Amino acid sequence: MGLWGMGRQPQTTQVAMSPGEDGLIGIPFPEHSSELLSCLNEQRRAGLLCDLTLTSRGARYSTHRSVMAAVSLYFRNLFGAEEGEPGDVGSVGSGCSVCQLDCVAPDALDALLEFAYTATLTIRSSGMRDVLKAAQLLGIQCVADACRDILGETKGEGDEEEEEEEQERGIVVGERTEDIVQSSRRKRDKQHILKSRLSHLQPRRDSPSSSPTAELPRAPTSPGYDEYSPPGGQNGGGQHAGWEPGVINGSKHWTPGDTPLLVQAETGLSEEEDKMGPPPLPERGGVAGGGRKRKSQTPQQCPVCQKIIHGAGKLPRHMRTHTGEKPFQCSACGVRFTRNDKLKIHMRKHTGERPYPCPHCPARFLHSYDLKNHLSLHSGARPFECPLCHKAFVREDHLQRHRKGHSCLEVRTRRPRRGAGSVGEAVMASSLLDSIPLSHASAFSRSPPPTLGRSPFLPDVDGPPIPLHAMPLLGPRGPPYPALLFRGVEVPGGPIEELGAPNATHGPPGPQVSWGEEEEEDNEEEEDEDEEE
DNA sequence: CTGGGGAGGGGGCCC
DNA sequence: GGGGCCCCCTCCCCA
Repeated sequence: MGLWGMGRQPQTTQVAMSPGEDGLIGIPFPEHSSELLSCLNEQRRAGLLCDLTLTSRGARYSTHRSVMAAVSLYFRNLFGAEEGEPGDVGSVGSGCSVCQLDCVAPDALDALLEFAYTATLTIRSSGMRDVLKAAQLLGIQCVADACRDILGETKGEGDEEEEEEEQERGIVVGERTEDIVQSSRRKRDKQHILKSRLSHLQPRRDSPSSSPTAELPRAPTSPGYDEYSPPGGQNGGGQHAGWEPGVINGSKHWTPGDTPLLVQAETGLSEEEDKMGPPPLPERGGVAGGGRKRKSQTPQQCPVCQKIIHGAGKLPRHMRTHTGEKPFQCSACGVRFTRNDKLKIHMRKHTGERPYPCPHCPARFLHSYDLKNHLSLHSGARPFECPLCHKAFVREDHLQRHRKGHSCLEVRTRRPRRGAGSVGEAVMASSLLDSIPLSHASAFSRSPPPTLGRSPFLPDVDGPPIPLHAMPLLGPRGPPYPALLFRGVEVPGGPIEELGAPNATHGPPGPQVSWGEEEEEDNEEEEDEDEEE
């Protein structure tokens, strides 16, 4: 949704126009998200629409709850719990709340606020540790990670996977940032990624009620702070704070000494890191073996869901799944799509084009996959068999639905045929894995399935008073939350210390697929032996 | 409960 | 490297 009064000139070259003459067109505004952040920062500095005041040892900072909730797990959980109980405290959306954060150094808090609104962390190396501590307390993991990188600190036990993640995620620090400067194109992408992350992390809510506050008290900043601020002031002239070349160039001469550092927020992979290590294993086991040949394209990691996206140019496409941006609109019915090829397929509905005819009957299909499924009907092949009740299905997803639907409990009376060379044998390998009963799955200690596919944030079902459901979804880290004194918004359900419960430290799924296949194979082998006996 | 269509999303290939 | 095109998988919905 672009704001006409806010966005710049739309990228008319990327306008997706459908064949229709008078149809609606979707005009993307790539700069919208960055300008939105810039505008928010201007509002913060002017004290406009600020509905949250942070205090630290006498210093006061006006800010926006939605922005803080977008960048900080602490505030997200805090406000999430708060809004989950309407009628709780009258502060909800009704005025300016005050959060006292005396355990966070004022300089660090100021730096984190700047980061929240500019995507750039400007700190002195001497204050690095304070910022690290503050970022940990407030659950701003990317900042904490970057600080750890700079400080050369290693994490605690069992964090190896996290460090690997960091390497893949490519937090750009120090000289490595110059790689970004060299490529304005990549920079735009990274900018888009970060803004997308913000727009993703921030639930779609109505704007907070207007609550003008007094002039924003300038935080006590370290000497040299302004010197390294973007020229012309933050966001001056509608520029994109934190990503302008001037900002980057201002940090060219970084040294480990007591000079301010500019730490770019989470970005994509740097080119150097692109070369680090082999690309991650495919999610499904069937591909690596004998399916399509995997081209060694540069994998990129989504800064939002941490998913590895294979293929050059695929990350922007993936990011639209988080931002909800649908630039491609059907001229006939107005339905919007995130991808041009999906719109193209959709248009077949209106044109009547069904490019996949069945050679055996008059049936024609919109998708090649539908034809493939349809051909199974003619052949009579039902390659997808329930391992428990042995009911066979034409389609794999129907088998999955069968397994999920009524939790097939029928006794296994017949062993599935092995090596029958049925249609989709290779697919069966993966479907067998998916068909492992829950009891087996638990016995195998399979990692929990990725839950970031469609809804990044799980609904608050039956959790503790302060929702921690989103924590494992936001990465394997669960920052400890101290007893931060918060006035104006009362956290229902008890003290905030409960936030510190590290209830989730899920690692990446790992080689679960091959594991499961081996288990299944082993079971089959055992059964073979039993049968022979 | 099942078959089928549509849509969303990821990956490979190619330009 | 970005983007188009295609294939594939998965999920949702409907009859």
